Amino acid sequence: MALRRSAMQSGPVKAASDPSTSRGATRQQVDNAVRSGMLTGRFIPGKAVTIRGLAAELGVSPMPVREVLQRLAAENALEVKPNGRVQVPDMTPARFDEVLRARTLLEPELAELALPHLTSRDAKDLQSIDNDIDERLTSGDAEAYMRLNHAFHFRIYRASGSKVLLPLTDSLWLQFAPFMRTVYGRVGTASLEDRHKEAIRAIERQDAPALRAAIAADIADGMGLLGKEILSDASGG
Amino acid sequence: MALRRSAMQSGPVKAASDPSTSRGATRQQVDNAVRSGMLTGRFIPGKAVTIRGLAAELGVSPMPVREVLQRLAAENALEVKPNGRVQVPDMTPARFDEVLRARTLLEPELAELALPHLTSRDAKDLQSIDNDIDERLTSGDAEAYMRLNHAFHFRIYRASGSKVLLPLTDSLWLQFAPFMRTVYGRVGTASLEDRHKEAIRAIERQDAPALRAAIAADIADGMGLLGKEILSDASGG
DNA sequence: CGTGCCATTTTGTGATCACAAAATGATTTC
DNA sequence: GAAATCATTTTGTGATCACAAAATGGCACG
Repeated sequence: MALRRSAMQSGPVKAASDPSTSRGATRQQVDNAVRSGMLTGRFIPGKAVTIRGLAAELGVSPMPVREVLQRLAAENALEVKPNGRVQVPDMTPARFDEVLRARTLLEPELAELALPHLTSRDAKDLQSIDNDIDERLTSGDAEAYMRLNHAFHFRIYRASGSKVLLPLTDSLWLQFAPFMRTVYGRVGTASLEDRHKEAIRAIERQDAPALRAAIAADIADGMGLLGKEILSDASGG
Repeated sequence: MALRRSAMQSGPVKAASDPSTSRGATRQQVDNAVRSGMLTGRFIPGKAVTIRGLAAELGVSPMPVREVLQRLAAENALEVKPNGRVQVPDMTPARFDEVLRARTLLEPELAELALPHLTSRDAKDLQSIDNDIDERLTSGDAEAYMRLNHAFHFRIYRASGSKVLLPLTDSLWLQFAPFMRTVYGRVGTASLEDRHKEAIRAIERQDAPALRAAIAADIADGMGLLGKEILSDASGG
C-alpha cells in the first residue's frame, strides 16, 4: 500500500491549516490502519511489531502509534512481552476454546438485543452481504470472506446499540481473526458453511429463539474448522 | 497518599541507577494507581480526569499517564469524549442491564473453569476473605467491602488461568465499580447479602453446578440493590 | 443585574530528544 | 569450524516542547 512520507522530512512539517487534522485525527488514522491490518492478516502471530517501524510506514511520529498499540494490547488483540515488544499472541488450544465459548455466550445475546431494531431493510442489506460471501467462498478469497463475514455479524450486532456486549465481542473477533486468517490461507475457504440464511429468515420473522440458534450454529460451524486445525497443528508457527 | 515529587524539579532528574526502574515501571505504577482509584471511588462519574493533573499528582510526566488512560478507555473503564477529555462514564439503565447480563453469562463459566484448580487451601483463603467481608458489612465500610468482594471473586476466577474470559470480566468490574461505589456511599452496605458461603461449599465438594448457581445468585443479589437504585434515580448525578 | 464577548489559561496531541535495555552481527577464541 | 564475547544498532520509555482547541474567567454592554 502507498504510504504518506510527508511527515518524515527533516523538520517538523506540521500541517497547521489542514482542516482534516481535527482532534485526534492522526491517532484515529493509525488505529484504523492497525485494526484493519489485524483483520486482514497484515500482522503475523509471533512476529514482533515495532513502534518506529509502524510509525515510519504510516508516516507519523512514534507517539500516536504507541497509544494505539497500548489500546490494542488492552483489548487483548496484541500482547506486550516483558521486554516491551508487542506482537500478535499465538493461538493455543485453551485460548481458542475460551474464545469459542465466549462468542457462543455473548453473540446470541447481542443478536437478540438487536432483533427489535432490525427492519426488513436490514434484512435486505444482510441478504446482499451474504450473496457476496457466497461468491467469495467459491473464489477462495479468504481476506474478502473474512471482511464480509465480519460485516455480516456486526451489521446485526451494531443495531443493538450495545455499549458493553458489543465492545467485548469486538475484542473477541480481534483475538481470533489473525489465527483464522492463517488457517484459511492454508486450507482455503471452500469447505466453509454458514447459517447466515437461517439468521436472515429469523430476522424477517422477528423470531428471537431462531436467531439465537442460527448465530450459535454459525459460530460452531465457522470455528469448528479452526478447531480441527489447531488440534492437529497447534497454531502452525 | 504521599506523592513523589522528585521528577518535578527543573531538570530531567532521572534515577539512572535505581534498580526499581526496570522496563515500564512508571507506567505500571500509574496503571495500578488509576485502577485501584477506579475501584475505590477515587474518580467520580461525569467528572473529567486531566492528564496533566494526574501526572502532577503522581509525580510523573504526562507521557505514561496518557498511555494508561488510553488503555483504560479501551477497556471501557473510561470514556473519551469528542474533545479528548476522559471521564468515568455515567451509568444508564441499559448499560447496567448489559453489565449484569454479561456478568451472569461469563462469571459462572469462569468459576467452572477454575474449579478443578481450586484446592482446599483456596477454600480456606476464601473463607478468610468472606469473614472479613462480613465484618466490613456490619461496620458499613463500603470501600473495604468492595475491595474484599473483588478479591473474593477474582481469587476464584484467577485460578482458571484464563486469558480471554478473565480480561473480559476484569473490564466489566471496572465498568460498574465506580457506580457501585456511588450507590453504596448513599444507601450503605448493611442490606447486602451474598452467596459466598454457598460458593465455598461448592468448591470444597468440587460441585460445578452448585458453584455456577452460587456465583449467578451472588451476582443477582449484589446487583439487585444497584438495579433498584438506578431505576429510581438514574445514576444520581 | 444579567448576558454576550474576548483575553487568558488549561488541556490534549503530535513531535523530538535522551537514555537504557535488548536484539543483532561481527569478531575472537578454543 | 563452532561457540562465546563484545561493539553496534535497534527499540521502548519517559520527558519536554510547540501548537491548536477548548474551557475559564473577567469585562464591557445592554
